[in-house]
Amino acid sequence: MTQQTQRLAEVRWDPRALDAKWQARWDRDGLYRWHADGRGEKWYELTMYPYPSGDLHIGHWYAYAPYDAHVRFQRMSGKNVLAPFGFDAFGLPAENAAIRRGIHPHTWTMGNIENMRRQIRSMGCAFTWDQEVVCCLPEFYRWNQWLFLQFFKHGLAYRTRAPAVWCPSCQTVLANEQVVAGRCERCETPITRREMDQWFLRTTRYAEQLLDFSGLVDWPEKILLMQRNWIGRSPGVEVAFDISHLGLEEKGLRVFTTRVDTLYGVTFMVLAPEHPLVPKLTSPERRAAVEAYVEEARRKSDIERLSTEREKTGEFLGTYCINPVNGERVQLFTADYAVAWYATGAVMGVPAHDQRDFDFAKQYGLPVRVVIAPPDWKGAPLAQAYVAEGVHVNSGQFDGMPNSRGVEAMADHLERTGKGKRVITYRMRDWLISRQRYWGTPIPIIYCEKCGTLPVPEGQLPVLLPEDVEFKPTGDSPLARHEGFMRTRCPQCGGEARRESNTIDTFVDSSWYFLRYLSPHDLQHPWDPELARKWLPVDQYTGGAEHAVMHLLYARFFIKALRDMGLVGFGEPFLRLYNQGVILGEDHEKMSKSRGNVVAPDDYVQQLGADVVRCYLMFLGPWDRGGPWSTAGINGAARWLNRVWELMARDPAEQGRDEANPEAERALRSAVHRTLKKVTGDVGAFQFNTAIAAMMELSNAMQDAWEERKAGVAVWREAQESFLLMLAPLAPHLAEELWEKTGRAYSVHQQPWPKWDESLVAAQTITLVVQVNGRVRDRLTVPAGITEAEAKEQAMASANAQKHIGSAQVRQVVYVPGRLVNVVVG
RNA sequence: GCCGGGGUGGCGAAAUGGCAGACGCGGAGGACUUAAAAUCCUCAGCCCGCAAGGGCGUGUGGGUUCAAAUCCCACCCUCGGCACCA
Repeated sequence: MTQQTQRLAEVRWDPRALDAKWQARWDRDGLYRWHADGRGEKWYELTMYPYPSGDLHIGHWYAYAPYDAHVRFQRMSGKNVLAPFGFDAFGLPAENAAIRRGIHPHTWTMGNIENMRRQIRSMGCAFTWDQEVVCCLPEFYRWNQWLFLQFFKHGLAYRTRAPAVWCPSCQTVLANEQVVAGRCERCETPITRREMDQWFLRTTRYAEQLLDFSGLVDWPEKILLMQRNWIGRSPGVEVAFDISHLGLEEKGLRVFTTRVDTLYGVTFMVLAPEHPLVPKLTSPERRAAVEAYVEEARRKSDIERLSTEREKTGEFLGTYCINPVNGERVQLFTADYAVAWYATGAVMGVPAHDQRDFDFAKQYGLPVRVVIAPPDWKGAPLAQAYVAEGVHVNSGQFDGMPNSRGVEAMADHLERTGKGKRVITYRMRDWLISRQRYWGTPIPIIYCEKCGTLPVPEGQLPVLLPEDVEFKPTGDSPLARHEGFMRTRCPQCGGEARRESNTIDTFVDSSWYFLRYLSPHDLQHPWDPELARKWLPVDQYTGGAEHAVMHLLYARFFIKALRDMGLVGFGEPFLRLYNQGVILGEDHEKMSKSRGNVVAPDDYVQQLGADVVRCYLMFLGPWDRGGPWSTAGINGAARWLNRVWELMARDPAEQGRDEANPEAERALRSAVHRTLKKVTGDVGAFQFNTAIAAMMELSNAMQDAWEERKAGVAVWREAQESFLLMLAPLAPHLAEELWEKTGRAYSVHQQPWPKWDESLVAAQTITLVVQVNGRVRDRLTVPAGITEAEAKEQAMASANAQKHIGSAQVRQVVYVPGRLVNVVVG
């Protein structure tokens, strides 16, 4: 309920007229058009394209305004910049709108794009609009299909039946990455599982390469860590437990363990309820109980199943397997604490050395056998699993060995005897890309009864989305009910065939959209190979950290795969990454409609102009941390720009004196050059808040200098000019207007970024701090070039320092050049 | 539970071994005004003091150092990620 309690300040210019004037002019003059062969080092600076939800949120402003300032700064710094923009235009909300309100997804999406394009233009961003990409247009998605076929050809796209993650609300399967804490990432509905035929991309083949971040120039450590955790590399040993006595086709039950050293401690075996061997290994007398258990597990949501608080449950299968190291019979159980999708889906139960197994063993009265002795262990039963280091006991030939060596020794032994092998297991799964929805790229596959699964011939692309479709949510793709779409001819035998009815996950679009920006309307190639050679990879990428293991991981996978297919010449899509933080509501809470704390940027832009909103967002705190919106805060930005407006428009001749005061002039120039240095470093490093603070200090200093009337016209001009150049990336409209008003040649945005003079950066006098025993007792103004001896002498002579030194013995005098003298007494 | 970021005035924050609180918001007082708004000036971490000055102060407790918001150890809170991963 944080209604706008604060009144908005008034700005001294007409914000709507000023914004419109310059936006039209820049547009007309093609100021931000991309010249692929233009002068200057190429610089591809990309911001994550938005989903066209219909309205520009303050979060979009927070993502794009600082990004734009950085882009403009790079341009002024002499780089040849590509800064494209587009729309992630396929996806569920469009289809949901169609279901709810009967608007066609295409109509809804394109209308939203038009509106958002207008809103984004109102920010005054220097995007290269000519390169715009809209994913839902056939000119884009035909290449999605083409790329899918390349993956298919290279064995990187495949179809299989698997218990896929299902969102009952979105009525589609999801990728593992789209599940957050057992819920759909998009609508927070608890997910279930469904056995379905699905298309996958073989991301796991690249697991090892995706863990190699050496090709990146500058990514946040946090994102690397999240990707590392997601991939979840785990080296261990796969061991086969003999089941040949059961007379099945399968002779062994494979388990994966990272603790092969505990192999002698196995007292039971657990199979996930969905494990394919569960039915085969169940004895007739146990069948009813086991089937009931499996059925119950199937019904439970992942949230219920994965709760670690739950008591362990399971069912005895009535059969046994044989431990390969000691020949013991081991009881087989199914229990839902084993998950089917990880490793082999079966776990060896070592209750003495794994807490989960311990809990299960307690529950079912299974034996606990210690094989790694805790220090000073006398054979007493354990109260909980012992997971630390120790020495092997009850482990045959390995007794007496420290278990750290036992891990290697047993792995060697198993490999020698052919009963096991070292393997690396990954947590990451292959990427499930088929969706049972309409508003996406149709998967270009044809099913022929005679010829099987066939790719649509490239010459027949694109497979267009039919327009006349019924959008009822049924759990299957609306395309499946469109006979005109489904019915086709087999490209091989010419007989009747059916099309694939699923569409492609929109994260495929974003895995390569940055390549399409180079030549968005090219009908011959997905991207222009010449331009790609020159312009890729992306030099700087900015966007939210929420895409750490989805978009960013998929895109890295995609590019590595394209590289291996010979389609691109680089292996990492984004060299540098910067994640902006999240803008919160005025109440410091996450913005949401239900909290009523959502800030609508349009209102502020209308009243205060784009530049005020931009500057405030950059000033409110470090960009990567985000922070709460403040109406009072934005008034501060408006007031500052008001002062700037008035100060910069002044005619230096009005106050400039004929005989200027050299010291005052030097002080003003020094302030200007110090600010140039600071702002150059800060804006380059995305530290906009401190850059603006430094500019506020400079404008304050200039105001003081004006009142003192000691600086000459030339110095004053230099100060004004430098200020406006620094202001240009931050407040582009205002800077341009003032640049014009002060008689300078259009455009401020085409000026070179100003350089500072290092000799002017250094101050002439410094404040020397005098400490006694680390406490500040005096401050002296001394020449910057003061010698150590002089500094110490003056410090000792300070009356207040003397008072604290008194008659005590001076033990040490620490001198920090240019900063302080610390007299240590006592 | 594990991993990572963060904790500094009334608020957003700055300072990454050397003057804590730059810059801004909010606040108080003053100028201008018939008045208000806007604008400008002054004050402003807390405590004692008329002042000069002094004491205390960067989540908590300890440590290293001439000197710690900053480095080290332990803990608390908070935000994010992962979580029965064998």
